[in-house]
Amino acid sequence: MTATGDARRAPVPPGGRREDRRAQLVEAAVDHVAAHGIADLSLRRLGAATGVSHRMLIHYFGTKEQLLVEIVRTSERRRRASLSRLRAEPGRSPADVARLLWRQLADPGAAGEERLFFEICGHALRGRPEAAPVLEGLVEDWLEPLVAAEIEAGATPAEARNRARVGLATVRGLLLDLLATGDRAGVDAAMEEFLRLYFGSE
Amino acid sequence: MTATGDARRAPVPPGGRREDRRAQLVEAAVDHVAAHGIADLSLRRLGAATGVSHRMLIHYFGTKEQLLVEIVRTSERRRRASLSRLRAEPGRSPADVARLLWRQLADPGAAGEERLFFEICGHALRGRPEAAPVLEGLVEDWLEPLVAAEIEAGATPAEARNRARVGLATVRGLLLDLLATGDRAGVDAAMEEFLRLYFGSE
DNA sequence: GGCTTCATGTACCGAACGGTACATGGGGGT
DNA sequence: ACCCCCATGTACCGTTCGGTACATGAAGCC
Repeated sequence: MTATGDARRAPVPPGGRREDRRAQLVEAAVDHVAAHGIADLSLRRLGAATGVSHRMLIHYFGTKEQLLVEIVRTSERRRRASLSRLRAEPGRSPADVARLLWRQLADPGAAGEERLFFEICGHALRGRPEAAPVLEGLVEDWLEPLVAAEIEAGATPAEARNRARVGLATVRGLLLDLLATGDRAGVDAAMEEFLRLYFGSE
Repeated sequence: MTATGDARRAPVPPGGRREDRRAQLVEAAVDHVAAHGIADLSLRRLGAATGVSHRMLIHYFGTKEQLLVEIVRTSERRRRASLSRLRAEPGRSPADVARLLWRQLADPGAAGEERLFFEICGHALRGRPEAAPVLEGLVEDWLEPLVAAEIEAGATPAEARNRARVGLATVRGLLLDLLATGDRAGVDAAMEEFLRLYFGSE
């Protein structure tokens, strides 16, 4: 049976094309926003860029605000997916986890999404409700794999939490440095210096 | 002689009230933006908040874009002023400089300006020209006092630069953590942990 | 005292926006 | 074959925006 076979009485085919189309539109919207920013997004421009009329965006998302919610949520989901790559193998040393974290955040191909992350942070810090979910998991969610690696390496829970928080903060600060200056070599050198400080392997 | 006595032929009294009024308006604008954000600033709302008509903002700044330039510049100038407090005394240890840097950035009274900083960063990373000046000095300017303290403490120039870059990044990352979570105690603990790592005073 | 200059306000303009009303056309169910 | 549902488009509405035209009144200069 096809996915469209059993939709009859519900105004919205439950597992049908509508949700697919919605998901497809929001994916396109996240791409567009990662490339062009979220600050001055307009339904008309987004529609023109993705090949639909702005009317359809209203049709699928009800309101611009709800579309923004979906965009932020989807962008977050993408980040979670890359986060899950960090916590996969439990045998990793903290240094490995930190290097992995850095490598994936500093990847030039992800620069658009990282810029979007900082941009959404800026909006969230202003209390914009659609961006608020980013603040929730901003620290806790990313702390988890780092804390796990620290504890596995022998740290006490309190130590592990503080060390993980420092590591996350440093990686984020260096990421901002990288995005602002573009000085990949300089920032990489600083990251190596941090790893020496952090793990003591002089 | 008063400041208004000698303005005759120039369309703008050179040292006269016009520049004073301009400066006064831009200061009020920065305050307003630090409190309410820069993303959806409108001349009308800003005018209403500062007691002038939006017409006057155009009169003094020509265009909204130029007003934004002035706002960013003035906000930067305020940050420079607080930066200069860091590099005043040359006898400071790197730990002292780092603690001072942290204390002044994490001060709750400065939260509005710090939020504005991240917000402007987000715009600057998108290439908005009025925010671009922030990116210029984002790293270099703040590195200087840290590097100086490191060299004074005996580091080689290369070491000093890397260590300073790490310190600045960590402070910024923890600041974002603090603004997002509001967990002052937790972030302070992480900062102390970082200072232990950084300066080795176990 | 008359003239100019300038700060300031009111009223307006065109553009872009988010959102709505309505038309239309195609695909699936009976 | 008919019908209905729904995706999609076009045209429009009211609002807000940045920016402009013009009026007005006060202050300084001859």
